[in-house]
Amino acid sequence: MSSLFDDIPLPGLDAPAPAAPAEDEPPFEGDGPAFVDAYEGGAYEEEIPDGLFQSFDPSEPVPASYYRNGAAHPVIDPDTLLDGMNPQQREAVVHAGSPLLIIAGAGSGKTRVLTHRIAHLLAARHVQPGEILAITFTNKAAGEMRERVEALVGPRAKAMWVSTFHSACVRILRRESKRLGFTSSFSIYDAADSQRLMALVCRDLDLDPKQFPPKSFTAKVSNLKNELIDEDTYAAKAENPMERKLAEAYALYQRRLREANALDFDDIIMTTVNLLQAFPDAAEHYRRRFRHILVDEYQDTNHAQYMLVRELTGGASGQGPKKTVDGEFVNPAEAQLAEIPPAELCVVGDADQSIYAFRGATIRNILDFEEDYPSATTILLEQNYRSTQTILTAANSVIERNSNRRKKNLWTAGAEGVKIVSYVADDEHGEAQFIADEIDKLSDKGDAKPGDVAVFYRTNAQSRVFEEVFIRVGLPYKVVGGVRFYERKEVRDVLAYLRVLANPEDAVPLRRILNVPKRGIGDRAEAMIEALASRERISFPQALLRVDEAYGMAARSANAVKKFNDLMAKLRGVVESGAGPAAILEAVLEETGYLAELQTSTDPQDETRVENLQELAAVALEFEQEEPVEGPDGEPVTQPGLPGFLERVALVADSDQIPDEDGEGRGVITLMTLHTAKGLEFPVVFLTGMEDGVFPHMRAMTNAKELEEERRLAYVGLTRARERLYLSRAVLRSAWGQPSYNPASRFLEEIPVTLVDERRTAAAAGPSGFGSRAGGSGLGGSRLGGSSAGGGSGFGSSQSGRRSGPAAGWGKSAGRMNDRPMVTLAVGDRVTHDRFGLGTVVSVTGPADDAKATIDFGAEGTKQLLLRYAPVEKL
DNA sequence: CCGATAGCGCTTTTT
DNA sequence: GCGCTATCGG
Repeated sequence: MSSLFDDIPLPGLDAPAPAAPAEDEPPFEGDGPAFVDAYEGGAYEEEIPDGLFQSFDPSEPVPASYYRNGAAHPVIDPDTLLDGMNPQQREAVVHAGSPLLIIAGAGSGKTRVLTHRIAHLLAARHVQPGEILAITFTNKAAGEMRERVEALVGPRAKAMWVSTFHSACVRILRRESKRLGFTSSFSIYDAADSQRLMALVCRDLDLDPKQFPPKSFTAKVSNLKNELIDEDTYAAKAENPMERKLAEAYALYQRRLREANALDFDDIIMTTVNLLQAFPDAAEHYRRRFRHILVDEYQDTNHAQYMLVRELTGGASGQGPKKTVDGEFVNPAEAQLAEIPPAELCVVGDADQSIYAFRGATIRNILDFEEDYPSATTILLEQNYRSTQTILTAANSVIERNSNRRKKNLWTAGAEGVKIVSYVADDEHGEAQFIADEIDKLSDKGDAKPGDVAVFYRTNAQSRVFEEVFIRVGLPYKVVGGVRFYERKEVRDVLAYLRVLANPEDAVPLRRILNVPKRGIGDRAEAMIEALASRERISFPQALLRVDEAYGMAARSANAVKKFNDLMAKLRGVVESGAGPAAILEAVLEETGYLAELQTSTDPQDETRVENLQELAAVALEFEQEEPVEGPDGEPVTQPGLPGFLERVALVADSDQIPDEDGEGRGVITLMTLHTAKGLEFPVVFLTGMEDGVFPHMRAMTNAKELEEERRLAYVGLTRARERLYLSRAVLRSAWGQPSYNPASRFLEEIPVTLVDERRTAAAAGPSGFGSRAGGSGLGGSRLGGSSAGGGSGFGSSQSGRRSGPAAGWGKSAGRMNDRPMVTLAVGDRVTHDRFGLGTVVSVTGPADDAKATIDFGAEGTKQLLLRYAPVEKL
């Protein structure tokens, strides 16, 4: 495929398309799995739709000889599953009898190991597919895994649960909903819904939004749920006023959810754990069923997910149910549980790639696995099948700076590869321009096509410049992430209608659509309904139906509400007539006038809105026409109809996909954040904005833990590159409308200079040699100040750099010639101020001789200081 | 009630 | 520099 590799033979590089599933793996060597005639899975003989086998991932070719007489059930020789694997991978595939931790470095063939392990369980250990539960974090990962397992073992794979944490739990909860006090058609609130509900709750509690911001309450409640702390437990230990208010809000929030027959994302996990703990017979059911549990990306699990895995597995060995001192079971029903041996657990992860601590993921889960499961075996996968040794060495030396880390050394049997290219631009436009030029060059030389290239950045806001420049020079690109399809206003509006139809008691979407499109039901009318609801102790949706009793409501408003009620009744009629999701959606678009409003609008944006709604309608139709898939026990994997559609939509909140390699096409450049990049790989990677304050992000720099997470993010970014890696930064960058000078990212210094080809250094960039950092032995452009050879971008009337000693901070920044020497500060520097005392520099902005610094003086507060005058001294 | 405008604040975000 | 929210005037 990529001509990039013509002179650098690496194993595994003829693997899939650039944006293909992350862990690329060595191709099958030998003839692929052969078949033996010992297939025993007769229980799963089902008819196979025509063409089923044509849709498999081409990266794992399934030779025609795979099937006996073209029959649908491949039977695998266990040994051939191990072909082409290294010793550690083999061990991971065949290991049996105790909990297994696979530490899989980036690009070490993790997915291959997982899928082959599953196939091996079936082929060699007589495990039934229905006994397998494989959990991932994303639908995409689940889909890929299922597909690849199916390619290995055939349709038997359908009986396995291969799903995300959330869909697995929803499936359990639907089945058990009755004993938990809600109906099986419960709604699922996404982050935006939760936020909305919390805002309502805070308003009801008369909380001052300045003092008790609903946003932070939402986040805190989410954290509590991730820690499995329910509202009562929290209320019992709330101490200060803030905590007590939070406890109140949490309780009311939960009450409202329950009234709305809804669960939020975090509830889905927490409630499942509660279920398994509270109902031993439910736990027994799942423990008997799932004898093999595999968890991907274990480093990203939070406490609730950790406990879920533990409950499903049956705990670590020796961790039985509670007993009294006499050895009697506290709960007799639990006696049954004790008889079930724990399931075999296999978790895969890489602590160095844990980048979601901010969402509650705790690296502890993977670090302490061996203590949690004392009989555990650990296997380390260090051989990399993705990148050149140069790239791996760079990644290794960066991640090594993290403390408390299990040592790991990625290596490849492949080539050294070309050097990493570094580039220092004057500003962010220059950076984007360089990247565009470089892609052009690679393209002309035939070294890479746009589809091979990815541009990574720390924050979404950084994508704009690249878009501007790429549009100007005519490079095809696609931005991944940002505002997602299901987060778009029009999509959410229309889905809100569907949700109300599916669950009339769900107040959050109901209030959303009450006046959308505009129909004369304003805040005042809404408040009246709310008052009625609390007066009569009924829910908001019920109050709405009794508008006539709303005291003091203007006749006009009341009429509007009645018309709305009629509208909803009519739509409900459509639902009751047995129409499918697509037809219901169409009725909503028509009857509400939503579509008409968009179509008659002159706003050009509304055109794309209409397209998005058409897209949504297409999704609904597709869902409707899907064949129902049934699990082995006859329960449907997805429920049909409107509730099923809504569940799908709630749990698959990402339809923006990474661009596919479209046949012979040259593909498009992929732009995305570093977080989104996790799990992907590209022949050519540009890591941009390599500046302290940008990456690592300003907010993460003062905290050692967060800084380590940023470093892991850097590690993730570096290891996405197969062949060519570029690191770029801008001396001057405008953020939030304000220009600011940023020093080189500390991560740059952590890469050995010998690996780097410095295409343009700080000395050549910007006004007079900005950017070398203290101790800059790395590639941070450690040349001396020097004249602005590259022609600085012409501000600051560029004096030559008067560097203040070896630790130059953000380079020169002496004020005008005659001014007293101005202190040069870098983010993170410690300073003293004549009046405020000790402080830490949070940020530095503004043009060279007019620079402002934000300094955190602790108890004295955070001050903005004009450095020209400020009586500060660097320590 | 609705549209316009001022003001604030602002990483990352698998579900 | 932008997008969401709160507030005001019509």
